[in-house]
Amino acid sequence: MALPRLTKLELQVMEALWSRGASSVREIQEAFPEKDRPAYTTVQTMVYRLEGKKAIRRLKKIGNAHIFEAAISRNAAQRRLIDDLLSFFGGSPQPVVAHLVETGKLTLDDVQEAEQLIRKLSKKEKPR
Amino acid sequence: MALPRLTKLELQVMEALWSRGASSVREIQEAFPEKDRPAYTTVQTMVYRLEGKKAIRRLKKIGNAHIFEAAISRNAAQRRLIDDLLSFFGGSPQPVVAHLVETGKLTLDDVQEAEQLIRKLSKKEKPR
DNA sequence: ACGTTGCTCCTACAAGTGTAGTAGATATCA
DNA sequence: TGATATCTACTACACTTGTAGGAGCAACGT
Repeated sequence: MALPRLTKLELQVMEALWSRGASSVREIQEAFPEKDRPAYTTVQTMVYRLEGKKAIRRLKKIGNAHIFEAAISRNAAQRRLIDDLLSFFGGSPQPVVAHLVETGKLTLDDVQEAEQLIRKLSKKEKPR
Repeated sequence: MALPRLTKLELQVMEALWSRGASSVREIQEAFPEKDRPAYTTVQTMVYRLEGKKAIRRLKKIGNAHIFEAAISRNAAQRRLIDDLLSFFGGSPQPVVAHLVETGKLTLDDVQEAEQLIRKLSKKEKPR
């Protein structure tokens, strides 16, 4: 299982690790918005499960507390998420983009920026 | 619950109804690729659950078989799917598009087509 | 009218997910 | 060093999702 499928809550835990770096369970818990913050042991369970999925690992121990760090990158996890979505559209991204455009979420500026990105990337890869 | 969250299998059942129109459980089941086709009762369970979620409804009865039809549109369901994904990116679509571009899934043509779509839509909406 | 086939409805169950309590080990502070 | 605060490890449990079996009724062909 190279890239495990992560659930919503698991992703929130990962997000805490990605943004604040290696942390204890307590720190991860406190990274949740005060409003609607799961119990300490709930976060702990997520951490254990993520460990089982090899998405995070124990880095060291400070006092009696374990410090965890992400073992998979935010980029990889996000790519997985997107690929899962695309599978619903037969793997084709156009319908997704079309939806974003139709619902006004993607503006002309956004698209033009994407275009620039494509041009830049193709320039970097072709010249060999 | 205006737009229920649909699972992978449920979406496949919906897809059958969207593409073939009102159908019986048997017809839905047979719409699955022969390879890896769930048991009749498995499909039936999904149909019942979708009914519970108000995503489909009984249209009529032919013989002793019920005929079901979709009660929510493919568009609405897909939009829901995309919105759920976006929520992981703070509601912003740019990271998603960037990912699609970076992994080569979105080509220059795709982007330019999206641009055309935006221009066409803005022409339709602005003139008032 | 009867058997065979097909459909409905109900029930079951394992894996995954969200949520959290408890017991016991460990630090820390006075 | 004893009390208090913290952590860990384990356990529990309800709900969701995928998967399907069984009992019984209905329809169709002969």
